[in-house]
Amino acid sequence: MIKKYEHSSIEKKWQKYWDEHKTYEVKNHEPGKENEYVLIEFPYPSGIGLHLGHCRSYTAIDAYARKERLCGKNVLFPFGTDAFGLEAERTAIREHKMPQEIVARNIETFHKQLKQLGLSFDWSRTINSCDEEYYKWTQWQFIQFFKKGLAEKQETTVNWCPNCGVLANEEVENGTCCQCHAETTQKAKAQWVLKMTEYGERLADDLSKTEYLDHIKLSQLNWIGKSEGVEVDFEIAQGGKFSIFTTCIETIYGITFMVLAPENKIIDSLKDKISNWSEVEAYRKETAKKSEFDRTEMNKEKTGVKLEGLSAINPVNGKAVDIYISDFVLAGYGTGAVMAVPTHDQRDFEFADKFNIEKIQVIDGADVSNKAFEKQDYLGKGCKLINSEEFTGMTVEEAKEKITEKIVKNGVARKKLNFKMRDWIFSRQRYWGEPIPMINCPNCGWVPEKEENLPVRLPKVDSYEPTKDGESPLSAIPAFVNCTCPKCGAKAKRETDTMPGWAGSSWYFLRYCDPHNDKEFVNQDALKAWLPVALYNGGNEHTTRHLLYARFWVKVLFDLGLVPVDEPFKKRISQGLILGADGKKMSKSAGNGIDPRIMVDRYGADSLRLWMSFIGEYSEKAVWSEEGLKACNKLLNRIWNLQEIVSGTGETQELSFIVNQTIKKVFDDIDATKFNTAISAIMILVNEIYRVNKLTNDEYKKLLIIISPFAPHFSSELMEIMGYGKLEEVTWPSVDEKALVRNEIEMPIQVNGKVRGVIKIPAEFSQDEILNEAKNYPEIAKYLNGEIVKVVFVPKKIMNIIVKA
RNA sequence: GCUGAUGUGGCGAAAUAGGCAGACGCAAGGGACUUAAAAUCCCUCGGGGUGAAAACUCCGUGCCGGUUCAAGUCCGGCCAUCAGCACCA
Repeated sequence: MIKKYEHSSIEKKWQKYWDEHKTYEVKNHEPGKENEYVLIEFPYPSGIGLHLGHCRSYTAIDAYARKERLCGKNVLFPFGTDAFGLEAERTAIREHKMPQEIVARNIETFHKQLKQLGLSFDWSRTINSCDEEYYKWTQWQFIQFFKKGLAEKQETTVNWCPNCGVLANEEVENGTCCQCHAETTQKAKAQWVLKMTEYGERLADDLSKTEYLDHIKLSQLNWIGKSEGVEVDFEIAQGGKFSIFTTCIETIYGITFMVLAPENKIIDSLKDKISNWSEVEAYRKETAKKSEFDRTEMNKEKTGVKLEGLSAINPVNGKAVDIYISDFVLAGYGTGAVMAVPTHDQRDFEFADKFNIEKIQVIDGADVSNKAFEKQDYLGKGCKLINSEEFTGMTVEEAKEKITEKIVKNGVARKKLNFKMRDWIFSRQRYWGEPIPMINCPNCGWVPEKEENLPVRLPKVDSYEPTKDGESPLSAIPAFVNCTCPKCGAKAKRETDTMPGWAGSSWYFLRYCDPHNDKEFVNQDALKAWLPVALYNGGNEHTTRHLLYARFWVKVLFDLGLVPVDEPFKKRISQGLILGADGKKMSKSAGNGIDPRIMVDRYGADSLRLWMSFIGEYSEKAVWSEEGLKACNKLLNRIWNLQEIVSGTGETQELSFIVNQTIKKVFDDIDATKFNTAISAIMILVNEIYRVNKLTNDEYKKLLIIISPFAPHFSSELMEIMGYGKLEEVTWPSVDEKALVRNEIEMPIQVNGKVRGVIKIPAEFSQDEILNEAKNYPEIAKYLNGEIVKVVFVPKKIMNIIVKA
């Protein structure tokens, strides 16, 4: 009589064993083994601890890592926490504690809970972005960025949240703060920026070097928003000039007015020549007050003011047109000025209607009296130009080239790339972040702190709440602010802004390669051993924030010769959300949340691990069901109970094919992150074993190995009971290709496209032999009354007989 | 508005390269075991029609059309849901 499957004691036993034996610690070099880096985003350690979403991604990626190890790879699978940032600070303020305390407490909870899931992390490499030994190197890298000219303090308009201060564009959602959802406004402020736009083209183009999921690539491309066009200079008849950016140079003869962004500085220099200045000034003030949201709201009526007394000269035909300012032109994109062609741009069309401006059609092929004939409708359709002097009659594509050629030659234009993506605003007026290691000297300007003095420590303070005036809380600490210039020794002031939450997460995956190095940020040999990351899993919400920042960061380090690769992640995948049993997002208020710890208590970590993989396609959302978890527990019990029938060695003839087929399928599916079908294949095998009711020790061992990535405690225990050795000493079972070759196959036979029967035939049967055999099956033969006009035969798949009555 | 994804039984879902649609699992129904329940094991399970039954037959992957011997899969046009972007010149 066998023992009952008791998940609780088994799981505790093996977790202790793995901990004590440091089973999953990994060296940078292991003779005879190929290295592979498997990575999952390091989480923010929230006080609530693990939720089901963590369970899904962590256990699935753990299964992948475990399978790779079984296949003989030396696998780096590390864990860390990202504890700097607004979320931690806000929790601390709410609980009236120091962020340091909260973070230490939460990390401990996280580690404990993760170990209860049996995850095979290398715990010796654990890092934490708010540790001094870590952020010292974040600061050091910032200094390298500064020296390279990629970090700069700029006076810019920034997104301003009344609670959180400065936000990057990536942190603003629909005009609200992505953290606290307060409405954001625009504010002028001096900020550190990292010049990410200089890398725009490479960030866009190098996506082709990666194997990210298509929708991830697309989102990134969309965000980067690369567009190719022409920058053209326009003389102002009354003196001065300005430039515009356009992607539709073919419409240049259709210009009937020009529009400047209200913030455009050129307007100030033309003040004397503008006769309605007070009106202009009023409009500019009104625009400045508007939040980003108001300003970008769609379908809003166009507004603007004409700059009376000014006109711009179209360089292709010398035509003078009026100049307007309007808030639909954004100061931060292109040159902050546009040429307006109301016949071929809908915004210009609406503006022209409002201000009664003439419209000249320059591309033939549609009626423009009610709406504009826009580029998405005319490009690639062979449309021809009209009203365009010597370019009339050319196709749009031809004209694009020729017009550009002409005006570039005349020195009034140049080809240009533009990006929707902006530079990365890198300052936050917050306490809980890495201090920016810069010093402002009255003689030398901005000077980096000496590298040997790093880290610039975040001072321990009593009060760290954000200030009312929006300045960093650090600015109120004279001992922190006052310092001497590292260059000339003069009295100087330290920068009091801190880095954004995204700083530490932009390079943590590099540090895992060499986490305890106190001489350099990471040793080059360690980086070469592991990079690039083979598989990187993380949330969809990071596609345009963290993922873009990390790619940028690594490209800069690559250019500095500090990392061996210019793309850090080969493959990127994302897990789908786990919804509550009611199909809604799990939340406290909906009361549909599931505590994974309770599920682990009830059914065991192995059952939960299986269910998180079996619940559905990994990247799709899935609906929680405890019944499904029970089914996975049942599978483990069924496998456990197989002990009773196991006997002998070698292979069971009836099982030979399916055992080998399953080994292959589970391997392929885990490789392709199709965990759900891997588990269903195992279920099919187990069902078949029950049907045959025979199993050898060799086969049982293979079954335990292939399910071990999903149920590692369970497999370890059974391997021990059966005397099969330790899990970490075995390898993935090899597939006996001979067993997969079948002598006899089943072939569906169609008559006129409908399946009429399935016949058993030797695999090597020819088309004629199969046709003759099929005629012996009455259920098929009865449809063959008539002339056989055609036979379609796909070897080993199907035969279709076409009969004419 | 633009871009992308998705749409398959009562439910979660499978279907490598156009080749037996619904694997696997849940729920449901029936049976075995049991004093009983739980657990376990076995069977049935897309819809309509004919039939006592076995069986036979037609329909069926959001809708309409096309290509093909053959379409969940490819093409064209719609509809719905979700997500991202949102005056980007």
